[in-house]
Amino acid sequence: MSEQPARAWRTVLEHIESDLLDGRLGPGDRLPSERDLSADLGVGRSSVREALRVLEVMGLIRTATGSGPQAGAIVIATPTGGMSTLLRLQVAAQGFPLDDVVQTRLVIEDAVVSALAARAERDLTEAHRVLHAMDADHLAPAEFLVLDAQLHLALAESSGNTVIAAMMAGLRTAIESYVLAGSAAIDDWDAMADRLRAEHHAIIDAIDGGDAEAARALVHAHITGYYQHVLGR
Amino acid sequence: MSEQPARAWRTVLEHIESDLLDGRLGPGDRLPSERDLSADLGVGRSSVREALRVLEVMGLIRTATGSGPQAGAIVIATPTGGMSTLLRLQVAAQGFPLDDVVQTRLVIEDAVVSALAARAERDLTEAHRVLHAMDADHLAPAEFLVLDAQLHLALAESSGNTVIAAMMAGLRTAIESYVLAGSAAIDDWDAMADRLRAEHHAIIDAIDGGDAEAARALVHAHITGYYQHVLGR
DNA sequence: GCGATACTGTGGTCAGACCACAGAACGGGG
DNA sequence: CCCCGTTCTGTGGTCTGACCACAGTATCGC
Repeated sequence: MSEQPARAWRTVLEHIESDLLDGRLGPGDRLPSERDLSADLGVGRSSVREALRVLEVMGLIRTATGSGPQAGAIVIATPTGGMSTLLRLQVAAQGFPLDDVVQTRLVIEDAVVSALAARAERDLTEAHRVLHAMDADHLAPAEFLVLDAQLHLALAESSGNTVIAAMMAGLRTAIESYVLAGSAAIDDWDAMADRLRAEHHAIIDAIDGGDAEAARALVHAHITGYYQHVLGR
Repeated sequence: MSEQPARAWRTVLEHIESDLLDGRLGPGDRLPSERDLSADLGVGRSSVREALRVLEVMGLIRTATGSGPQAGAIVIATPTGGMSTLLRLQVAAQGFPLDDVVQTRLVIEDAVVSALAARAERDLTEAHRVLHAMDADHLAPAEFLVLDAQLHLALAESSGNTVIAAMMAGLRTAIESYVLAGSAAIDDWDAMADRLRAEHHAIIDAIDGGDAEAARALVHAHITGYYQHVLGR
């Protein structure tokens, strides 16, 4: 059976995963204490902690010190954080070329806006709110880019698909530092900001108007154009 | 500044990430030994290990016991494993609804096949190889589904986008157990297998023929139809 | 009845020990 | 001189025990 040496922390991870799959654990539930898990599974507490650390970084649990119902490790299942960390680290380690990340963002963003435009009902209040906030004058690049990220993320979230939203957030995070660095090299930032504002408005207008193909083309050009400028391709 | 207590393992993680970003570490490089990292950063070895465990599960490093150049923690940056683990765990913890995963797979797969079809040059030898292997008769559902996964993954990989390929692999892994469980409920498996084979051939033919829109529609129907049947929606 | 105190259980961290492992260094026999 | 077996060294993997800070709970004294 090519039996693996079965590293201790992996048995802990698998045990918790099976508890999750079989419904013995779910969002809001509390895991046994590290010491209990250690005793129950016959492994050292340090091995339990390594497994819990993985789950924490992946966004599956949250840990808190102290006592009471809020202390300990609690299942939360917030996917965004884990996805962001994973993509950011992979880009840093050159496992993901920057171009591939941008291309993937194009694919997802195209799908998001065209799906939104084609939908009968949609709630774009958050997107409109951010859109308005970006109209403020004299925003520094860093401030503007934060709002830009919020806008695109708001669109992804209003698609209602949590996986898409998490991936959008992760992809955006992965290239954040590069975008920020690239923005410093832009000569006339105010002109660039104006152009981005106009493109944003056009995209949202197309979505509101229900024109899926126009929205897709606009967002595609928006992202492509911006990264060509910033990443200098 | 709302200074965090700065958990020790996070210090290690950030230190390694900055080494990655600044190019002091890259694929193939070897990390300092756990004991050295512990001493250099002024944290306990267990904290170092928790950080390394995270990096290992995320697919950034590989660890090996023993001595010599191949031992220790080595940067590898293989994104597929981490993405699969993340998505699988999030689905298990109900952070990602199954429907959202399938929808996301639709988005990505649509983009993959239409991009492949629209491309002037493409290498589909691997896809054709798997396609031929699936023509064997009397394949058990489990065997067939393994090949099915390989086929779709081969298409994603031939797109040349590592992020897309990793996400495809991850999405497929996340729903693997559900697909397998659902296949057991299919009455006439041979008929289903024949239908899937025919659809696969049609998709590949459309790609080879350069008909992007047809390929997109075919793969969309292929996946939608199958999951409707298996997941019973 | 109420407020201050002590207790309990939690995660967070560290130090030290031992093991298995694989390469490197060393040594002896040919 | 070369080759092969032995020993050494450094690595990750694991466990144990200890201590801390923390937060809720129980207890005690008034």
